[in-house]
Amino acid sequence: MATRDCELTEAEWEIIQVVWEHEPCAAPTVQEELEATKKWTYSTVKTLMDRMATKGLLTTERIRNLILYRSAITQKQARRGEVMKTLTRAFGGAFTPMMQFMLESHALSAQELSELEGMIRAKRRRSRERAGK
Amino acid sequence: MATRDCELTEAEWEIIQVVWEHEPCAAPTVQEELEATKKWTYSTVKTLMDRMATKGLLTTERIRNLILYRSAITQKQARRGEVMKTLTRAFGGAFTPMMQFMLESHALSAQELSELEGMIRAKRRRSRERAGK
DNA sequence: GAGAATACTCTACATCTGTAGAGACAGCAA
DNA sequence: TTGCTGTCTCTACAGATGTAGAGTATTCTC
Repeated sequence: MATRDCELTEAEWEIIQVVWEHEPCAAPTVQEELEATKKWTYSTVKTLMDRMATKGLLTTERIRNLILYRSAITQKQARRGEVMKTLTRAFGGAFTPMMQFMLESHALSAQELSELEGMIRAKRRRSRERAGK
Repeated sequence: MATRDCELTEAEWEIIQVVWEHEPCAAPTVQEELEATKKWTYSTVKTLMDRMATKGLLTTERIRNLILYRSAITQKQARRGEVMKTLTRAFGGAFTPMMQFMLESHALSAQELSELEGMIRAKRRRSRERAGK
């Protein structure tokens, strides 16, 4: 998969989040959904969504007078883009230092720590399997 | 410490990186330092730095015809801001899921995995000490 | 079929970001 | 003192981003 490195702006994140959840959906739906948090008018939401479509972040399908939007990138891709950006900018691309920084700068419960250890063990197991089969 | 949540743009990261390394330093120094990677003219660098000073990211001290810049935020603060942004935007603020995502989406050597485990153990030890003394 | 409601299109505008030229000022060498 | 050289100041501009009003087209309802 050609993990096209996508960068979303703040507003775009808000919107695509809703789209992922309601896909396929129309602009008014998204606007209503966001009304509580952001105070965006219909116009604002629509403009943002159309720009996102132009950028290839959303796809559109017109049905009579209604335009249905779908996400053109997965949550995984978007998250990856975001993480990569931080990794690159703030840690010069060094993965372990970033992990370390995160561990050090967050208070974690004993349970969370165990969870993390579990993940690492799982990861190790998986890569052993892959290598040694 | 009032960890003011700072957000740097791409260009600002480039610049502050150099400032951290050469602090205190003048704009021409920064420009020369970046010449190889970015092809920015003196004007560009100076403008960026002055904007950063206005925003409170850098401080300035004038000595005759020379202006010395210093960082007004630490690398730690900047990194924290960056990580927080990703955490908030892309993971709704959920720490463990972000860690998990990072672990899963990166190939790590056995050694790196061990390092991570080491960090977690250290972290646990530290929090136990703090709690149980 | 006319009015109300819904959804869309077009245009606009302020601010931020990246980028830089032109000209002014200061300090040193000849 | 006259330039050269280094540094600064001021101004500008295009594109991205956030925000939205005004007007138009479509559809529903009576």
